[in-house]
Amino acid sequence: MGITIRDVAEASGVSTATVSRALRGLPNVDERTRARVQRIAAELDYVISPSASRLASGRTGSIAVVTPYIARWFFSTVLSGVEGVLHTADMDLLLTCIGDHSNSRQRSPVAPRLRRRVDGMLIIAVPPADPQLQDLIALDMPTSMIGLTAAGVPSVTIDDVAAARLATQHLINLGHTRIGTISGSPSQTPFTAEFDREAGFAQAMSEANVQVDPMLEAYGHFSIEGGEAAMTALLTQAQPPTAVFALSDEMAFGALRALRAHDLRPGIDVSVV
Amino acid sequence: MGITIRDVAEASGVSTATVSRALRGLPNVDERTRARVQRIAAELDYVISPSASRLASGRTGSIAVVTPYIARWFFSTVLSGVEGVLHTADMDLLLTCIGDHSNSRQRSPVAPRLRRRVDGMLIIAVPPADPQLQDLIALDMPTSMIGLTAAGVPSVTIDDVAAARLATQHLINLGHTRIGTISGSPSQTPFTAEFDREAGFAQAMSEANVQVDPMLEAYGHFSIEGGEAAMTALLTQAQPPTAVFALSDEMAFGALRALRAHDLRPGIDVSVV
DNA sequence: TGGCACCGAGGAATCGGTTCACCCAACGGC
DNA sequence: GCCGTTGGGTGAACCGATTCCTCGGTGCCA
Repeated sequence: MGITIRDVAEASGVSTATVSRALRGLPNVDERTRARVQRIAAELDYVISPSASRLASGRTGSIAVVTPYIARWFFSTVLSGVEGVLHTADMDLLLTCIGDHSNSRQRSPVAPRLRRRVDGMLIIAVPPADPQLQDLIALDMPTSMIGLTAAGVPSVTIDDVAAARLATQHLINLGHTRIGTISGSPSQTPFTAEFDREAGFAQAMSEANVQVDPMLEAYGHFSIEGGEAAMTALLTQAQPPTAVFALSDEMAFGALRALRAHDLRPGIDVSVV
Repeated sequence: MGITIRDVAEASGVSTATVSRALRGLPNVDERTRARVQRIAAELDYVISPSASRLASGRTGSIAVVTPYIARWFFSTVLSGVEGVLHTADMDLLLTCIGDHSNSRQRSPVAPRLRRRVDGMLIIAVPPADPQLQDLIALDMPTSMIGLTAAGVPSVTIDDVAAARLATQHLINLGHTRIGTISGSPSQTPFTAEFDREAGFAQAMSEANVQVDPMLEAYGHFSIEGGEAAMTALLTQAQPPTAVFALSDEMAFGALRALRAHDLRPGIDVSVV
C-alpha cells in the first residue's frame, strides 16, 4: 500500500530514473516532461519514501539537536528558532536530550544513537566537560554549536567574558563596592558561559580594585527558585551586598522576586544585573 | 564506508539473516551463536543502518511530536517529558512545530512531511479548530494527544471544566463577589483547555449566583507580560476585582507581578488562581 | 522404524529510491 | 556528408537491512 515511484513512472510513461530527476529539480529533463510528471505525482498523491531515498543516496535530510535541557527558557527558545529554520529548509529535526548528571546514568549515551542517522548536529550549550561531548565530536560529522566552543567546530556564542565585564563595570561605576554573585552551583560541571562570565566578573573587579568578598557568593542552580533563595541568603547577611551579579536570566529573575519580598526596590536599594 | 551487516556476517561465519536475528534478540538462534555475533559486532563497532532497516521492515522507529509552540512553559515541559520516554524506548523524536496563525502561511503544512516518515504522532494542545489538525488525523496513524481531544484519538487531558469550577468556587467561598478573568485573546482560535476553563468559570459563577461583570474581563495572551498588563488594567478600574481567575500559569504569574508593583499582597488584598 | 514437529541456519527476494553508464536523435561546423 | 557534441532519457546495478521459504538434522512418539 502506498504509491511508489514506479507507479508514477508507469502512469506518466517514463522511467523511474526520469521521475526521480524530474521531482527533485535535477537537470537533463525536458520541462514539459517535468511538468507532466509533477502533475501526475500530485494526482496520485505520491509521497517519496524517505527510507528508500536515504538508503540510496546516503543523505538523511535530518539533523540532530543535542541539548542538556529542554524545558529551560534559554534552551527551548533556541530550540524553537532552530526548528523554524529546519522546517523551512525542509529538514527533519531529531531532538535528543543528553541529560544532566543526575540522570545521565540511566540514559543511554546519545552518540551511538546518532550514527548513520543524521547528516549533522547542533549542540546547544552542553557543558564542555561533559564526557558525552567528546563522543559526539568523535562522530566527525558536520556540527555547529551554540553557547559553547570546541576546537575545530563552528559555534555561535555571545562573548560572555566581555559581557560580564561590562555588566560588572556598570555596577562599579554606579558606586557599588559590595557586589555579590549568584552562580549556578559549586559542584556541577560548569557551562562554558558560566566559566566565562565568572572570569569577566573577576577581571572587572580586579581592574577596579574592588574586593571580592567570598561571603557574597551564593548559588542559584540556574532556576528562578534557586535565584530567589540565593538572593534571600545574601540579603539576610550582616553586611548585605548593594549590587548583585547573576549569571543567568532565571536567577536574576528570582533575585528580583526576593528583593520585592524584602520590600527593597531593584535598581535603587540593590542593583541586579 | 561503514561496517555493514555483511561484514559482521562474514567475520562471524554466518549469514546476514542470522546476524539480523541474533542482534535483534529474535528466536531461532543458538545462544552461543548469538553471543559470538554480538561480540564480533561490538568489536567491529557495527551500527545498523536505520535507513535500510526502515526500508526493509516498514517501521521507522520514530514518532513525531506536533505542537503549536516550543518555547512556552507548558509545551517545553511536556516535550521534555516525552523526550525522556522516547529516549528510553530507543525511539527517535521528530519535532515539528505547526506554527500559529501569524506565520502559518509561510510554513509548509506538516501533514505531508510526516507521511511515511514516522510510526505515530503525539499532538500537544493544538487548537481543535486548526485546519492542519484534520489533515494530521487524516494521516490515519497511531496518534495520541495531550491537552486536546478528538473523536477516536486517545488523549490525556486534565478535566479543565471541573478544575476551573473548583478554582472559581474556591474564590467564591472566600467571599469574593467581584471576580475578574484573564483570558488569552478575544480573537485567536481558542485551545480546548481555554474553552473548558471558561465554561467551568461560568458554571461556578452562575451556580453561586454571582454576577459576571464584563468589565472585569481582560486578555493576557498567555504570556507573563500579557498577564501583567491585563492585571494592571483590571486594578486601575474604578471598581477593581477582589479576585482574579487566570486561564494559564504564565498569566497568573504576570498578574502576581502586577500586584506586587501595586503594593498589593496576593491572597490578602487580591486573590489569584 | 517410519513419520512428525521443531530448531538453527542459509539463500534469495524484496523494500523504493538514486545514479552511473550508456544510448539515440538532432544539430552545428567544416 | 561526416563527425563530435549535447540534451533527453533508459536500464540496471546498487544502498543495507528484513523476512519468507527451504533444508538438514534431532528428538519424540506411535
